[in-house]
Formats: sequence, C-alpha cells, structure tokens
Amino acid sequence: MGIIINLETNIKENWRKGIILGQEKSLLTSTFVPEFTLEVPKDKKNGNYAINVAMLLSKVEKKNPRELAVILVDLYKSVDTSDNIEKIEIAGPGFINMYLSDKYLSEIIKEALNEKNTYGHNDMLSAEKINLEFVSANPTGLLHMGNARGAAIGDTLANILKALGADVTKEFYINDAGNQIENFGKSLDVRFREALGETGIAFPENGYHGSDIMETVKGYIEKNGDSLLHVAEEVRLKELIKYSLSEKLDHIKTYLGKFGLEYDVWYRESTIHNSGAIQETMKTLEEKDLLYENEGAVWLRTTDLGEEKDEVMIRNNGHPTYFAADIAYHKNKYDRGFNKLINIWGADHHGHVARMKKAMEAIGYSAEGLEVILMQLVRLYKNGEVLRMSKRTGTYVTLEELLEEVGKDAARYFFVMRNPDSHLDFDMDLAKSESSDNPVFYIQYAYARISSILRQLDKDVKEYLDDEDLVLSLDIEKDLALKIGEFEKVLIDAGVRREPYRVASYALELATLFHQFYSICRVLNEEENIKKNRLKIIIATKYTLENVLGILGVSAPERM
RNA sequence: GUGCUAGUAGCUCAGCUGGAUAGAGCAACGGAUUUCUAAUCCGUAGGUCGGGGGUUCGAAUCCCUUCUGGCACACCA
Repeated sequence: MGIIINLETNIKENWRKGIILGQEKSLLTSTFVPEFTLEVPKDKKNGNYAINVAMLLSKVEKKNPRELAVILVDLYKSVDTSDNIEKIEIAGPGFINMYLSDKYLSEIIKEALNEKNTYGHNDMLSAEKINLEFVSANPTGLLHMGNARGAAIGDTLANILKALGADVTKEFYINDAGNQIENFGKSLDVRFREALGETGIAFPENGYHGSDIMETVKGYIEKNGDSLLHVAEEVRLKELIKYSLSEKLDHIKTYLGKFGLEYDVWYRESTIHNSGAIQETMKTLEEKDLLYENEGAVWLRTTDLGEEKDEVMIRNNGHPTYFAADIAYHKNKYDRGFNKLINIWGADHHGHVARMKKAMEAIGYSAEGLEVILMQLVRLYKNGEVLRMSKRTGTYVTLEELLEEVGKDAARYFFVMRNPDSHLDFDMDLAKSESSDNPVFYIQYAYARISSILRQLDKDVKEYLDDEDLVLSLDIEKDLALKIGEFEKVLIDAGVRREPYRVASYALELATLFHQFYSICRVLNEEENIKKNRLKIIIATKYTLENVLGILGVSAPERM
C-alpha cells in the first residue's frame, strides 16, 4: 500500500479510536461508531480531507453538529500523535476539515522516485484470477468501431487489474460455429460462383454484403483455382469457410496487434461444440429438471429462475443455440480456475446478461463471479457529420482505417475516456488534430516537456536525487505533488469499479497541473536547492505519466 | 406493451455509497512569450441538474410519478 492509502486508513482509524475513547470517558452518549466518510473536498479551501462524523452523530448525541465537532476534534487530537496533520477546522454545517502537513507531500514524491515504473501499483487484487473476454468479434467481417472501443476498454482494464496484482487472462472467443457461420458460408459460396462467371444466383437472406468477402474469395481463387466448383456444395462451403475464417482471424490479430493488444487465449466456439461440453451442461440442467421439450426443441425453464420467458437450448434441427453454447463456455472458464469472469459486450446484448447469470446459478456456479460491462455504440463524426455504420450494407469504418487516420494513441485514448454506459461521440477530426483541443497530445506534450528539461541538465540526474526532504513552497508545487499521490487511489477506484475512464481523466488532470507548474516554475537556471526540489517533482511526474500512459496503451514521446 | 439504459453550461462529459457556492474540456470573449518546447498558461462569461412530488439536518445523487431518446424482448448471435 502506498503512502496516501496508509495515511487515509490511519486517519479513519484514529477517528474511530477517538470516538470510542469519548464513549469510554462518557464525553459521548452514543454506543456505536457510525459509517462516516473521509472525502477530498472539491474546494481545496476546505482542506485535504473532510470528515462528516459530527453531522452523523449529532442526532444521537443531541448536540448540534458544530458543537459536537469541537468535542470530537479534541478526542481526535488526543489519539493522533503523529505530525501528519497540520490543522483541523470545523466548517459549514459541521464538517471537520483536515489539512495535511507539507511533510507528506515530500513523502509522496520520494515514493514515486523510489518505485519508478511500479509507482501506484498495489497488491489489492492479488487473490483474483480473472478471465477478461472482450471484442470477440465475429470472424466473418472486419473490425468496426464498436469492436475497437471494446478493445481499448478491455485492454486498459486488463492493465489496471494487473497493476493491482490480479492474475488476468485476456481472451477472445471465436464464433466459428453456428448459424452465422452457415450464412457466412452461403454468402461465400455465392460470391465464389459469381467470381467464376455464374450469374443470377440468389443471395442468402441474412448473408454478408460486405465487399471484403469478395476480396477473400478472389484471393482464394488466385491461390487455389476453381476446382471447388466441381465438388459437392457441402464440401465447397466447408473449404471456403475454413479458408475465410483463417484469413479473417489473421487480419483481426494483425490489427488488434497494431492497436497494442495481445491476447493470451483465442478460444474457439467449435471447441465447445465438439468437446461434449454442451451435452454435459444439458445433463446437469436435465438433472435439475429445468428442461422440457416443445415443438421439437429443448427449452430451459428460465421462468423458474425468475426470467420472463423460457429459452430454447436445442433447436428443432438438433443444433444448440448460442445461449446453450455460452452457458457451457462460461462453465468452461470457471473450470479453468478463474474466479471472476468479466465480459465486455455491446449494449444490444444486455438482455443476455440476466439469463446468463441465472443459468450459471442453475448449473451450480457463481452468478456474482460473472460480470458484464455493457458498452454503448460509437457515433463517428467526420467533417462535422455523423457517419452511419452498418455491417449489413458494408458501410462501416474499420479499425484498420481508423488506425491509418488517427493513429493508435488517439484512438485508444478516445475510446477509453468515456464511461462505457454512454454513447461515444468519436470526433475523427479532433483525434487527428495536433492541438490543445486534443487531450492525447496535451498529455503527451507534458511528457515531452519534462524530457526536454532533463535532456538539458548539466549533471547526471542522480546527483540531484538525494534523500533529503523536499521543500515545496508554491501552491502549484503542492498541488502537483498531491495529484501524483492520488494515482494509486485512482487505479484502485478504476480497477474495483471496472471503470478505465477514470485513468484517462486522471492523466489529463495530471498533465494540466504539470503545464501550470511549467508556466510558473523554472527548473534549470534556478538556485541549486530549488533546482533540486523541482527536478524531483518533475521526475516523479514523469514516472507517473509513464505509468498512466502505459496503462492506457498510449505512447510517451520524448520529443514532439 | 414489458424490461434495461441515458437526460447536468451552446457542444462533449465528470460529479463516488446523499454533503459545503453543481465542476472540467471545447466553443465564445479578453489577456500573457528577453527565460527549460506557445502543441502552453491566466482571466471573463455561461445552469430551473428534463418536469412534478416525496424521504431528511442536507438531494444532481435515494424513492414514486411523468416526458424524451437509445437498446432489448427470435428455434440470430
């Protein structure tokens, strides 16, 4: 645990001790310690921390909060014998505001300088073995913006969870079985025959209209000729599907790689179908009397589990549904030893969440361990206009095009900077712009500025990095140090709540404070002592920025 | 129709498990460069937190109701 977390834990503990002491001495009439909060006030005039305990106890103690606060503060002071707190004030309706001593700011900087690229990291989630499944795009087309958003959120979340000590496996579920694949095969077949001169073939109703599969088919013909024309349709479909899936998957891997994303596991849906896992799951459900037959299909009594309607598990053609396969797949993840299964899905799958949880419970596995992050759509703006996207008609911007247009850094940052709950307006012109409007450049520029100062340093940096306490005299220096100290809390918050956007916001806040510092404070050409102090601050900032950008998957350029 | 989700400044969004005068960024307007990168900084202005009711010391936050948008409600995934 880092210094700030420790400090806050101690402060809360001391308030608790103080209250108990007061109760023992009969200065207080209450018999319990309420769940009070220690918060960082929005306005720094109200101190570093505000405690609301006086307001919470005022009713029981039959005293007005401010009067009570006086007693509580005395009790606190008798318990906390450290020199961490410079002063305590009572304010507003009864808040107790605490002001940290500067010594603490110095400790924060030292911690960052010592821990370098593990600064902010933590072992809070070291007991977790997490399977994080995201993107899992159908390998029947190219990656679109929704996939890209999922990729950025998932990879960033994985980085955050790892920084908190969790054992994280990033997994891509390949939908290489089922109805969609059959349709895909039929579409390929039509394009294949068309490419070889046949005309007037009816295109399948739910087929894939994207122009990319024509390319795929042409590629196949170039390499392998037209011999498939003369074999049974079934064989031809199988071969075309195999070829295309492999090509599409390679493509997906390549571009996710360029996006900075490496998966640990690529798991094939066909494995679930071929391994008997579905039958096993069905057997379990059968034993619990949760299955029945109707009109040739096998149904799961999800209504018995609290859902609105029953669900088909095995269709009347004998094929299991996506739902049945998914239950088996998630069971399989648990069986591989994960205690948390986090999925990132498009919001259009939200109906699937509740019944998956119920199904997990029904087969005797944890529903709570299954967490789903739902992601709203991405709306793409270019030249001030919305670009409509549709996979069916084949008009969509691909990850490939996005990377070419705005680059990895901007794309990753933009996708992560908003809460997944809200629609994301992705402004391509802004993402491309090299100006202060663009948060990515703004943050990177802070890093480049620090690097520039360090390049021009006359002596080896190490000569300045001694163990002496820092003397921070200006507000901006203190604010910057405090912001650096917040990093660990931000990571914990982002990790525990599964909200990567907090890290993106933090990066921007840290960069803002650095730019303010930069415009007020000189580092080089200052008197030796000031120079030393400020070097420590900017180097601590540099490590923090490196760590933040690393987690976001955004590069940290030395020069811009 | 039922369920989920969102509605906060002109725009894009924060606002934690209820706390102090509701915050950023962009856009607008006005300023700053002899000095480590102006891709920067400082200042001004901008609000009926969709509407209404309730809970309490205190509500953008919790509850009820209503309006508006998005999504889901397949033997698709």
